[in-house]
Amino acid sequence: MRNHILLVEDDLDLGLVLKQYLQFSGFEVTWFSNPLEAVENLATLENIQLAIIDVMMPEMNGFDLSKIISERSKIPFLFLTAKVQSIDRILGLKLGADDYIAKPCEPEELLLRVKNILKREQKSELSQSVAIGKYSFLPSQYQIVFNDKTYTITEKETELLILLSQNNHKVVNRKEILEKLWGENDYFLGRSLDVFMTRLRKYFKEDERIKFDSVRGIGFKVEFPE
Amino acid sequence: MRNHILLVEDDLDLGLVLKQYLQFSGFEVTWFSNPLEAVENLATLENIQLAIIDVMMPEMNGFDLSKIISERSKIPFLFLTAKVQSIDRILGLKLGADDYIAKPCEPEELLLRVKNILKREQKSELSQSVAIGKYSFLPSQYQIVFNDKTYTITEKETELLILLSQNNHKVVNRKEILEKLWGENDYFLGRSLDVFMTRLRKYFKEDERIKFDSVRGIGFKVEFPE
DNA sequence: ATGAAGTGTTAATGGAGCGTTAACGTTGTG
DNA sequence: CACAACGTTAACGCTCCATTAACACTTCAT
Repeated sequence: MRNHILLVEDDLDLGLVLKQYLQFSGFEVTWFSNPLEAVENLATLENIQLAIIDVMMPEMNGFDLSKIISERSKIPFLFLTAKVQSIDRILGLKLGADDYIAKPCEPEELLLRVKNILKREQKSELSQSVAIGKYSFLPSQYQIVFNDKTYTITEKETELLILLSQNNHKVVNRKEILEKLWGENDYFLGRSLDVFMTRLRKYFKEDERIKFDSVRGIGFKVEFPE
Repeated sequence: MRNHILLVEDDLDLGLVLKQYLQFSGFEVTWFSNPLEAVENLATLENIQLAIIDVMMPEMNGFDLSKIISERSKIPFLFLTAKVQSIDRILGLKLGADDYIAKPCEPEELLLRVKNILKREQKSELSQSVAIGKYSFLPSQYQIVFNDKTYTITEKETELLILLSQNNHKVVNRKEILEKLWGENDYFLGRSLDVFMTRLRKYFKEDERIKFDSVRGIGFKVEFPE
C-alpha cells in the first residue's frame, strides 16, 4: 500500500518537481497550487498520511491551512519555508510541526524527511497492536478489533492470546500453559483452559485462516497468518 | 529547569560554537570531542534529554555511540552529518533518528531543531497526564499517582474528576453534575455523588492545597493548584 | 437557641462480570 | 466398542462497583 501525501505549494515549478520525485519514490501525491482549492477538496481526499505545506502563499498562509486540516484529520505536517523566522513561529504554535525544510530545497532531502516522519508515525500506531489475520489484537487495551467491531476481552483471555500468539505455528503444552497462566496444573483448571480456548475461537471465527488447533493429549497450536 | 544536552562533536571549532550558542540559548550542555570519553562518562551524566551526535568521528562513529547510549537511556538523537547517504542509513536503522542536520550547519537552525525535538518529547510525555497539585491524574488509565503510590480509581470516580478538573476554580452545580454523569437528578443519585466526593477527597488528602469545596445548596468547587 | 435542610462519612446491599465448575456432547485412539 | 480427551454451553460462587441506608455534622433561617 502506498502512502498518500497532500502537497500544497504555489510555486508551479517546485510543485511539479516535488510531486514527480515523490511519485517516483513510491508515494501517491495529491498536489494543489492554491490552498483554497485544497480546502475545498478536503472532504474528497482519502487516507492522507502527511501534508507538505508551503508557508508563504498569497491566498492563505500555510499555518492557517494546517489548522483547517487539523480540525478534520490528525496527520503530520512538513512545512516548506524560506524564512528562518517562520520556523520559530511554527515552534510557538500549539499544533506543532512534525518537520520543516528550508527553500530552496533538494528533493532528496525532502524525501528523507518525509520517510522519517512516516516512519515515526507508523511506529507510533503499530507499537501497541498485533495483527492476527484480519484482526488486530491490542493487549494493553484488552481488545480485539475486526473491521468496525471491537471486542473487549477479559484479562485471562488476553493472557492466553498473548501466550499463544508468541508461539504461533508451535505446539504449546497444556501443562505449560496452565503453570504459566494459572500457576498450577489440575483437572478443573484444564477444563477452564478448554472454556477459554472455545471463547477465543469464537472471537476469531470470521477469518478462516486463523486456526486454534488441538494436539490431542499434548496441547494447542495456533496458526495465525502473517 | 534547564534542559540538559549531550553534545559529541570532534571538530573543536564547531563543538565550541555549538556549545556556547546552546548555552546562551538556555540549555545546559555537556560536550565531548571524543566519543570514547562520552562512553566512559555516561554513568555520571544525569538527566540528559537530548543527544547531538556527529556521525563521522575517527574513534567511533556516531551510530555506534547512539546504540550504546540507547542501551542505558531512552532519549532522542539529533545527528550531525556531512553526507546525505549517512542519513539514508539512519532511516534504515531500527533506533531511528529524531532528527538530523547537514554540516556545515548554522547554530540557529540547530537550535530550532533542538527545540522542536524537545517540544515533541514533552508533548508525548504529558499528553496523557494531568497534574493536580503534587498528584498526576491519568484519565485513560483510571489512575491517580502520588510519588510512588498509584491509586486505581473507578470509572465513576474518573468521570467526576475529569468534570471537576475541567472546571477548576469554578462552581459546578449539583444538578448539572448529576445530569451529565448520571443522566438524571434524583435524591438518591445526589447522595451517591456525595459518596464519590468523599472518595475523591480521600485520594487527594496528602496535598493540602487541593480543595474540594461545597457550595451549600448549589454544588461544588475544586481548587487545584496550577 | 432550636429545628430543619443540606451535606459528610461509613458501611450494607444488590447487580454485573469474571473465572471456575458442572453437564452433556463430540472426537480420536487403542 | 469403550474410554479418555476435549468442545461447548450454562450454572455457580466470588469480587467489585455503584447505590442506598444510617448516623453524624454543618449551616441557615426563624
